[in-house]
Amino acid sequence: MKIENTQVQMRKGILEYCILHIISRGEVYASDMLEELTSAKIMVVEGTLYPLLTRLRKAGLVDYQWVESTSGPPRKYYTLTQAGQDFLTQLKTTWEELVKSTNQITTNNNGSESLPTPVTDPQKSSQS
Amino acid sequence: MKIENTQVQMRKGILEYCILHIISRGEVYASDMLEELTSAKIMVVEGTLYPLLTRLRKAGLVDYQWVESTSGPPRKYYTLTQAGQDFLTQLKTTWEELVKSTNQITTNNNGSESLPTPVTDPQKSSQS
DNA sequence: GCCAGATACCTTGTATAACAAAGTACTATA
DNA sequence: TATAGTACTTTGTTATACAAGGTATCTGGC
Repeated sequence: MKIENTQVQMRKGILEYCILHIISRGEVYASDMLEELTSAKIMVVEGTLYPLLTRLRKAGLVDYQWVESTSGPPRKYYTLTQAGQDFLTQLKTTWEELVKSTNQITTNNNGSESLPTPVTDPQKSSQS
Repeated sequence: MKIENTQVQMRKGILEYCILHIISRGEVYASDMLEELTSAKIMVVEGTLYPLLTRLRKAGLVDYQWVESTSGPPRKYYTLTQAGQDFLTQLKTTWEELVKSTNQITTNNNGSESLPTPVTDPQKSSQS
């Protein structure tokens, strides 16, 4: 079990949340998003981002318009739909609760209270 | 696109982290873990937990011993191996950085600084 | 006009993991 | 010896990240 797999898993759900948030702040195209995510140390590559944007659009959460560029091919500038804004609001709640739940688990260092842990079961001389 | 999918994605990587943490605090068996995760409002079901525990064991991160119960069939009590402790330490760092990165993205509300957003490209009268 | 390089977007195949649902095995009790 | 409860297991489905390779557009040098 490579730790990278788990790290990827951790990133997974967060990615969608972050991307919707970035789009919510103003029109951006894919390279803008990649740049912002990279500068926040969230690793993403094109092969992940483009299919994700396609999924979001098919789901009606984002929309885009082609805009010509002065330095290359045209770009897809994305915006959030109303459904996308609602979705983002829900995701915000989900994320915050998840952080809270995780903190609850990982800062709980007792465990002697409700955990019986009868390691060797001394009550019965368990011989066959 | 159902929001449940995204919520599941968010849970994914965190689950492994939480379970390793629970095991690190003392010997527990599957139902103990389910109970603790549920009380922290992290939804998990048997069909997720058992395969995950099997994966962790195959990877050498956890170990278990059968312990007889006075009220039913024997139970597998899990412990963390040294590799598991090291892994948990790394996951802690990964998780904390991810929370930080996500906060950086989702609390950044300007966007007018480094985002050009030339929505309609006024520089060229782009007529064919 | 033509070609090389850069930019931007897209597609295919593979691997991983959560989950639902159904199944197996062991124990106690009536 | 049934029945119910507890604990662990397995199979099939679906979703998604990612690597790698592909297509299309634009600019600038010749």
